[in-house]
Amino acid sequence: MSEVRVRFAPSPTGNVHIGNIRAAIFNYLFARNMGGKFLLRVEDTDKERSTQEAVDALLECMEWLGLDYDETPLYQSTQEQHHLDIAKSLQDKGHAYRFVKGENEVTLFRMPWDLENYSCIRKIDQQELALHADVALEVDAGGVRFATISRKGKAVPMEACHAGYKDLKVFDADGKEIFDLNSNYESIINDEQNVNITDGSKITWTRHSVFFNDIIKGELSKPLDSMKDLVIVKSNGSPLFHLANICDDITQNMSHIIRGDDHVENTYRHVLIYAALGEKTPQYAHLPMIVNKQGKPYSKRDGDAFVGDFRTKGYTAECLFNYLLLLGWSPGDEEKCSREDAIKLFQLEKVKSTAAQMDMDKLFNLNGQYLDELNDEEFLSLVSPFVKEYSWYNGDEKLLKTVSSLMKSRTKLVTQSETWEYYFQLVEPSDEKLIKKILGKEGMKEALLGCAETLATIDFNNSSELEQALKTSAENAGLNPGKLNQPVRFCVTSANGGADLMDTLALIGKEESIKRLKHNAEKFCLA
RNA sequence: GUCCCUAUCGUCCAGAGGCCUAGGACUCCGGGUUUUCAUCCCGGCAACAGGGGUUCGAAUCCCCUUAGGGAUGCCA
Repeated sequence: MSEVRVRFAPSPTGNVHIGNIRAAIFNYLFARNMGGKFLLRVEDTDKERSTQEAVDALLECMEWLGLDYDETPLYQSTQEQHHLDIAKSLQDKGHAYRFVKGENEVTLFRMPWDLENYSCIRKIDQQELALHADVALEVDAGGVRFATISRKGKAVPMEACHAGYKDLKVFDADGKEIFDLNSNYESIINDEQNVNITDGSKITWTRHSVFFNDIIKGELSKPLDSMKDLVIVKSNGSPLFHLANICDDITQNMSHIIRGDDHVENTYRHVLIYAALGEKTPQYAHLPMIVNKQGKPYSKRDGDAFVGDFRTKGYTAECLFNYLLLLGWSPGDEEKCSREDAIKLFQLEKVKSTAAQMDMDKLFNLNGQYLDELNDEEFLSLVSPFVKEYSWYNGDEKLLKTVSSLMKSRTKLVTQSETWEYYFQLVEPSDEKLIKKILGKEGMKEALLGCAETLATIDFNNSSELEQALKTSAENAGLNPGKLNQPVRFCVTSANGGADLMDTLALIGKEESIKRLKHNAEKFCLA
């Protein structure tokens, strides 16, 4: 078997989208699993919309996710002349033609008329259709047009390439044959005659379909009479996606094309172009789409679907990689799958062929698991850049180190570190409801101030002594032991949850804890 | 309108005609551990879109309907 070569071929016309990057991930895994090559091709043919910023963002995303590619990236715009040469050769061989419509002239790929020479085309059956009397049947160099009759008697316009209507015969109301396409084909495509039939009543033809085998979706087919000739060179003279994409895949010697579902329709056409060029088609695998919570495909307008956003929101690359990987593919019952295992186990045939919905809650939760599994140093180096941006951060790296290991298991998103402020300075509580709930009881002020007195006499670094002191203070105030813990925490940290209370108090320090306790008790407890 | 594709718990994934009383994970709910919170442990709710076939037997194969997505000549 020849070498596996796959590519990720995004167009740099904006931020990298979650669906795009998943295609990259699957290409990457497939290549690494097969011991093949994973290439990057930047499809920047659309000069109006392609930007350098988008290219930079793209490269950054790939690096972040660890999608290392082989060989030098190919920029499609550098291949333009080659694409045009190919278009010319297709034209010379009769597979393409120039076509004028209004002021515009384009080059179109002509669907093959010699159907029997194409292994990807199969004969289906004989078809018959009634023509609508008000609409003429037209045949010119561009194809066949007519209208059939809907159930309600309305005209239903149909338009397709010549090849779709191979063996076309037109009959009048008396059943007499008044036109056949096969014997007029040459003069029609040479523009020597245009056909316009107004008295046709019925047509018959032989239906043929284009077939290709998709590794994920299985055998796919589409009738030729639902396809039109395809623009390959725009009226401004530049090659269109269809041509450029195929030419570059041939140039880069791709063995498999793994791309989004939305390309299936293109592929029916692409296999014909490969055949016309005398090239072997690569193996195709079409990935299902990723949809949002509303079940709609992510569009460029869905702001939160950009890869870069996940990074700034505090998700780890490993988590996003894992999540995206398991959206549409699974190695079994495991919820988590490391990059190494994924490379080892990846099978294109096992990719689901149905759309998958992105669940942000699940991603959030998974990220928490990933953070929890990091060791303290790894976690610290991940949060540090975020913490250093906060206005309250005073540069105390030693404190940050302790805080981060204390909070690691409680953090699901790196950006949650923003709430660690209380370790660094006094934060006054602001949630009225919580203040009332926790500090609103009668006698709370006295109890807390009394507690501050007791705490002043003990060693904060001895956690059992600290615990005992809190118990005693509660009893002194006539409360059950432990009942003062929550109010003390709230006064010192302004939070109603967090790391172990003794650890927290020890870390904040005796002097500072007592100061805050007094300050907030005075200020927020009822008189 | 026409053509293509798809349909299993709220979500992701398992299921290749009998291992299915449909399994796992996340969420959610209940309980335990933690004198808070999180972690952890135990338990619970919850699905084969509908209708016809084929078969001794269907989530699985076929047909129809419905629903969703995509395409429908110069985006990629």
